[in-house]
Amino acid sequence: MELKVVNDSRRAAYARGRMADFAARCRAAGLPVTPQRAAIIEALLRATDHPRAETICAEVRRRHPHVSLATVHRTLETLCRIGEARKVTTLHDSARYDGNLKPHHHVVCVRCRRIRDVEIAGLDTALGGAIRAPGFKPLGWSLEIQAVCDNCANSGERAGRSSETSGVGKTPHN
Amino acid sequence: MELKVVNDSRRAAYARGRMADFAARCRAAGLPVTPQRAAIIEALLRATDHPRAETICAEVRRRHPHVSLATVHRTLETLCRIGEARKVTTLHDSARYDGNLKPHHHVVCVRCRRIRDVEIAGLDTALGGAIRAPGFKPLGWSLEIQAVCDNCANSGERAGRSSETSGVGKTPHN
DNA sequence: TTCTCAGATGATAATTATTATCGTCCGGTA
DNA sequence: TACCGGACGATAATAATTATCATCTGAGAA
Repeated sequence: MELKVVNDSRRAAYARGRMADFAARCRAAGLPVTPQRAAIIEALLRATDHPRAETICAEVRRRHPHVSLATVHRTLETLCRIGEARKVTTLHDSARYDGNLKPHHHVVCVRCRRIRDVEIAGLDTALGGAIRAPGFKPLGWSLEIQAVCDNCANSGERAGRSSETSGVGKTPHN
Repeated sequence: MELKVVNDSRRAAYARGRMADFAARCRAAGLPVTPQRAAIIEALLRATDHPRAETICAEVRRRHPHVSLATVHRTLETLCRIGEARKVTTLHDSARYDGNLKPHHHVVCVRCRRIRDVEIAGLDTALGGAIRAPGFKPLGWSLEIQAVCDNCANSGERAGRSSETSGVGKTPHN
């Protein structure tokens, strides 16, 4: 297993490609293409540091000074919903605590947010040998598995939270 | 690689063991043992679902109705600081967004919170084959590597945020 | 091009989680 | 038993996010 920090020049080419058909992908999702949306995805694609809503808002305001922070929050969620962006971390809206000190990982139900501990034999050993990130001194890691629990799968009801789909894709990701 | 959901009976035994020397571990850390602290760690160890501060507070209040929610927050952070508990997720206090849709993972600096994308060749393939959590239908996963970036390592200054140590251990964890 | 309307936006209020403040209380040692 | 530093409870303050609502606009239809 080999770890590689993603480099910036390839990112820029990727960003150009994404911008090229952003409007088409918006319309395909049934959403009007507004200048705000274009500016926000552009700022997000230009950034290399996984910015917060407020950072993006500041960036966008350099060209569109009237844009509201609420719009940036809304738009970022929208972009996540249609698969144009991802939210890093936080399926949870509040901190969760764990008394289990043994090395383990977590399965989180994306609907009810229930969390269960899991042990994955071999993973920590494999990662421990593999993780040497240039520019970083690794301290530890955590794997979160996003899933739907049987309870939620059976009761066909959907969660009220919009973030069910916003942090998670159908394919392994993040 | 084999995934195993941690079972409850073993957890109960583990919890009893932890409670047995909690007072000693507190004093070893230089902290007085208060009834609140004991009640809070007990509630945390009894819970199987990685509760939030408010949930623990409600549980604790069944026996100690006077306990303040602020105390629960403070105490949970304290427990994390001395290594008696862990915070699940959230090295971040606000949502971070990512425009990169290609499968990848993240390295996060525990001091400055900077995030970089990393690709770990082989990991997703290995996990994709391994993850079959009973009771859950997996959708995806995310690996977060906690680290100190070179910038922060050089400038010896410590982060103001208390959570540098609260979510991360010296050994691979979570 | 103009009309029309669902949905987007901006301004602002409200909500939620968490942390800070401060006066009082108490665990643990002398 | 007295003392002291830290912990506690009550409450205010802060920070991030979401809701509300009146207005505006993108984009398809006429």
